[in-house]
Amino acid sequence: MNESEPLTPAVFHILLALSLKERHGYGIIKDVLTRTNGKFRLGAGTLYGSIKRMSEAGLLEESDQRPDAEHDDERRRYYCLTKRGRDAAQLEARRLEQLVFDARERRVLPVLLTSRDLEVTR
Amino acid sequence: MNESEPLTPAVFHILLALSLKERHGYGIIKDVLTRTNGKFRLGAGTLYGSIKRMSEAGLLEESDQRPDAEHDDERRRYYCLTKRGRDAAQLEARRLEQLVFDARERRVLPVLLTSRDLEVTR
DNA sequence: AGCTACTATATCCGTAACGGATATATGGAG
DNA sequence: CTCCATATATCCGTTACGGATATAGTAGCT
Repeated sequence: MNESEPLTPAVFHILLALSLKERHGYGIIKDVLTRTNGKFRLGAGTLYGSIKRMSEAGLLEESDQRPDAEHDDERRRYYCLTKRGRDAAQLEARRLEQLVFDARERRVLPVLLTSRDLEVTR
Repeated sequence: MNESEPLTPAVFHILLALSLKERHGYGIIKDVLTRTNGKFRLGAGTLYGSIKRMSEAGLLEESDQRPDAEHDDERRRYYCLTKRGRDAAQLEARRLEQLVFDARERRVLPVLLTSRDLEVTR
């Protein structure tokens, strides 16, 4: 988990899940599942293994903040992003963005229409 | 290498390398290296292993087309994308695009300005 | 009471992918 | 002559993945 190295899809999904608010492990799995419309299923083994590695790499840390007792579940362990984790997510997102740009340039994806192009057809 | 499953970064890079024209193995490594400004180094073990798997999955095939004898090197083995390979690349590119969209939505990347937003500031 | 399903964390372990090292060989630069 | 680049290919140690399993509490159904 060297910094500046590309992240694995699992790790990036976890970072995305924690980007809005802190979540517990099972909550991360559910968030990824709903955000991807059930397409990306984060396995339990992958999740807890990744959390451990990401924690060691300083991408996330356990949070002591807990929801009010009524909505809480004492079994839960909450995690939140560190500055480092947020930076890693941003860097990875830019990498992916560049990859999509390259795909477009090579006609793997259709080219984007710009407002100037639209002007012509009007 | 199930279809509809996400592709590994290495496989997607290889598909991108072959999207414009057929290339030989070493040429793929060089193309990925130059396109990513030296950031993504495709190892030889990864390349030839991936080519084998991708060939079995029908994503690419060996090409019998060779450049004119003067620019050729008899050791080379050229590969080109199949329809299946092109489709897989497009599908993966859309997946990555969605991921970047999600990252923007979660403020991991700054939001994009639209032409309407620009109109206001003018 | 018994069963199933969901929530929740955690580990185990087989499989797949990765990637540096190595082997082999040719050609050009210093 | 040595080093580096080109070119393919395999070997093999390390890592990541992910389904299975264990444990355990809660909720709903019959």
